[in-house]
Amino acid sequence: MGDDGRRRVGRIVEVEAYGGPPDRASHARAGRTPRTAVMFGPPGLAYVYLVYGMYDCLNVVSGPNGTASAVLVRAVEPLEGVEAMVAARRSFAARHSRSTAAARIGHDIAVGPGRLCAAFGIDRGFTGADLCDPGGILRLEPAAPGDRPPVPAWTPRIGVAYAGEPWASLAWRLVDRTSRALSGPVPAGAPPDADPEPEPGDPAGRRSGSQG
DNA sequence: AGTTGGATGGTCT
DNA sequence: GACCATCCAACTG
Repeated sequence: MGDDGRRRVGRIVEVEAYGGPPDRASHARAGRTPRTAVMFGPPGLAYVYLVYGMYDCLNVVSGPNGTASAVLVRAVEPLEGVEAMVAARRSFAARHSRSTAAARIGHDIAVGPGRLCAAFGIDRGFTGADLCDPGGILRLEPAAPGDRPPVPAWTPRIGVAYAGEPWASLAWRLVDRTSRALSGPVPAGAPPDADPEPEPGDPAGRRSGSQG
C-alpha cells in the first residue's frame, strides 16, 4: 500500500473500562438513549461522544452484545504520522480560538481523550465504525512483534467522582506504566524494570491507526 | 509545581 | 436548566 504521508499510527497506553447501566460513571447509566444506542450493540464498534461542548472522546464497545460496556481510549504514543497529528491539533486549536496552544506539542500530542481525538481527527461521525475491520479508516491493530512490552497497572478512573462509590474508586483505569505519555497519575511501585505484578486484564500496546 | 476558572454545546431531567 | 468520561491560560508560591 502506498503511504500518502497522512497515515497516523499510535500505541495505546491508557484506557478505562465502563461497565454498562449498573456503572454510575457510564453514559449507559440512563439506559439506552439515542446517543448511547451503539453501546448496547455488538462489540468492536466505535462510540464517540462530545464532552464539555468541545472535545470528542473515543470508546470501543466491548463485552457481549447488549451489555453496553465500553473502553475509553485516553492516551496514545505517536508511532507514525506525527506531523499529521500536529497539523490536526493546530487545526483544532484554530477552530476553537486557541491560537498559541499547539505551538509546542511534544510527547503529549495525543495524551488525554480530547487531545487524542483532535490529533487523529476523530469525531462523532465515527460512531458505529467497525474498529476491527482491517480495511477500516479508523482501526485497532495488534501490537507489532518487536514492540516494547507494556507493563500493566490499574488505577481509579479519571473525572468520575460524581458517580459516587464504589464506582468512583474502582481501579478500572489501565495504563502501561512504562509510558511517559499518560494523562493522569502513574501508579507507584517498582520501577518498570522490576518484575511486574501478575494481574488479569487486557494487554495495552495495541495500535490505532487512521488516515484522512 | 500546583490550583483555579473560562470556553462550549449536546444530552437528559 | 443542570450537568458533564476536558483542556488550556492565568494566576499563585
